[in-house]
Amino acid sequence: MKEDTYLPYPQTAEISLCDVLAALGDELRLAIVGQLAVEPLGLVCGEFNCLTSKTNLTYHVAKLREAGVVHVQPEGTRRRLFLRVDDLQSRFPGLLDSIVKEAAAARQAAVEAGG
Amino acid sequence: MKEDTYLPYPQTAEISLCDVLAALGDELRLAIVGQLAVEPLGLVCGEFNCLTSKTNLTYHVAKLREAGVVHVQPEGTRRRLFLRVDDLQSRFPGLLDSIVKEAAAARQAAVEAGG
DNA sequence: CTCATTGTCCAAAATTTTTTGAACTAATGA
DNA sequence: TCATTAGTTCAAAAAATTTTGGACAATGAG
Repeated sequence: MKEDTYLPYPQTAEISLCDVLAALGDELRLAIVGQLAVEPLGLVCGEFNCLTSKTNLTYHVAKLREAGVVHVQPEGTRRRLFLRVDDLQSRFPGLLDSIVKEAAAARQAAVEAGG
Repeated sequence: MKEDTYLPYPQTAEISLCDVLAALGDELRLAIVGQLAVEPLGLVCGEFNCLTSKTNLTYHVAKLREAGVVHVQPEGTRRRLFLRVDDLQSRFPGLLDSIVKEAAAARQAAVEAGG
């Protein structure tokens, strides 16, 4: 596992709205973003509550990273993900907020329904 | 062409964030929404500046309608589309605003670049 | 060093989405 | 009535996305 010169992600100005929307238009990835939003210290791949294989998670994380939604920081053998909150807010003001708010509401509703 | 009992679309409360994001995560559909946003009287399919076949447009319009992004009103042999601005604003406050703002900025930039 | 843990990479398989074309319906206008 | 316009439907083809599995690399613990 190389420690750098990889995990490319777009600079703030290059983030494409369409790519971001496409990246978030998937249940698994939207759930990841929902979890990340309440974790200012980021999360490591293994910490996501998602029922999928490591291989597949790698794939979805790459989608989020390539779209500019998350930043991935190698940490030993792990990968810590951070939501690019400030970058997204400056690029598309209000967008992430509204999405995260709804994601939180949805999770709350799920808990109340006894999930 | 039947005049009613078709063109089903989700009620406001049923609109899924993920479906909306997936619907907008496509260049053609995002462009349609961008155009609709500045047309309070809606637009008829033929009025979109999109280089695609009628058949394909039917397909993409259905995606937007099924996701709850647009309302489609039969008007004789035409179909007039309206952005569901209020429904989306009440369901996901701020979301559409931020998207439309960016879509407008992108079109402006395209014009200035001499498109 | 050796093992277990984390996650990557690659290629194939499975699935979904998008595009196409031909045939068709409904409304409109001459 | 007949032709034109606007859009739909269906099925097939094409393309893109997602999922899987096997082999692998790097780190950290013992």
